[in-house]
Amino acid sequence: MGRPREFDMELALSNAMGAFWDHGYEATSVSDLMDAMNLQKGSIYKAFGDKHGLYIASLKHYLDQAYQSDRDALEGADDSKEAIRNWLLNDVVPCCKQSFKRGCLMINAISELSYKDKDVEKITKDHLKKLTILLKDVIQKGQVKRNIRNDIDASEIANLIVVNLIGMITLTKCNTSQSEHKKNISNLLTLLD
Amino acid sequence: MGRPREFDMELALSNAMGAFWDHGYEATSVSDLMDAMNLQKGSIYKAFGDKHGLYIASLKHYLDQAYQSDRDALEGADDSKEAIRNWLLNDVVPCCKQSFKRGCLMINAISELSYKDKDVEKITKDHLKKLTILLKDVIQKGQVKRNIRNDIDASEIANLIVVNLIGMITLTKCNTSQSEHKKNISNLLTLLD
DNA sequence: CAAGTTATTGACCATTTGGTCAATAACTGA
DNA sequence: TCAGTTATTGACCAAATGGTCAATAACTTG
Repeated sequence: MGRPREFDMELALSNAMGAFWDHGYEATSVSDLMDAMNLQKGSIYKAFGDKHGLYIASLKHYLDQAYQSDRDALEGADDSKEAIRNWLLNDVVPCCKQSFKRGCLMINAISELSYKDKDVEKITKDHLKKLTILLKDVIQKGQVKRNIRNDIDASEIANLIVVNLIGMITLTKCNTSQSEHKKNISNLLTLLD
Repeated sequence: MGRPREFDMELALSNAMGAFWDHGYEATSVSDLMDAMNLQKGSIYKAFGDKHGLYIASLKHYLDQAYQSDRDALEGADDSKEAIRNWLLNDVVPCCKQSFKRGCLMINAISELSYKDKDVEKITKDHLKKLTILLKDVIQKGQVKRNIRNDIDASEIANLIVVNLIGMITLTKCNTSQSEHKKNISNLLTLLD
């Protein structure tokens, strides 16, 4: 019923996500979004309400993809420590390689918005919780196999790893070297022996 | 010679710093700055050139203070590990307590600007380097006293700690609990035994 | 006091901001 | 074919943006 939407929702969202990822929330103007999404202003406002609504939709879109990829990397892993190592490397190394160091949209969202935007706070906290559980499960398996030290709770090791990941990806934005982060990851895992 | 400046430079800078700290670079308008600094637009532009110049000056102001406080906490410490613990706690806990979770101005600068602003990139990288050296020296002392494991280079442990600090303070912004971070710090230090 | 220099003030500016809306177009079901 | 519904377009808007500048004020030096 009614005139059908002409644009591809997923593509539009993906383009909006790219713009916010590159420049942050405040520094991305509605006209930047029109360019990125290849859409007229009215269409954007009709579909997403306002700039904030579009941001939230973009962030959710990002996190859906991220979670799937995290689960693929961590769930059902054979060698826990190697799974974590590869997962960390796959998250951090690409950030170093981008010519434009945009980092991670979720971490950018935390830094720029979560302290003053309840929606962003909730979304990012929820995602972090889910991610931590994913990690906790792999770590627990590693502990059972005596592959990871078990004098510290699995969920606390998971927290430590998340904190490290956030720190590394943040550092990525001031052009820190890939090799530095690789060293860091390997050291972190050594600490877990 | 010429008409003397009427306002206190340090106070003005401190007020500008507070505004940028609270809202970030983009989200702080020049009129916000006028309010915070209690200065007319013209005076600000005469003294600092433009908004960017003022931001850079504020960031430097912040880092000067930060470095002094870091040095006080770490240099000449007796018990390396306890010095690091207290230094971490003193950095992270206050961030949890603020009702307005503004985090750390330098980390905010890295996240919002360093990837597209060469000045900010240089300033933040330089500061991180200095901080890492400070840490490396304390760690080295701890290693000599067999207080800290020495199978990993002191400077790499220093990197790890910096990464952790950045991660924790970033997380602070989405309202993570103080106790979580305290646990995290204590776990991190356990890993260094 | 006069000349030179610098600081303060606030009016002013073009541009951009996020957002609205009436007109029109494209579809569905009766 | 007509009524109802929803999407697209782009002109339009008030408000805010970062920034400039001429007038004036406050100081120093000769």
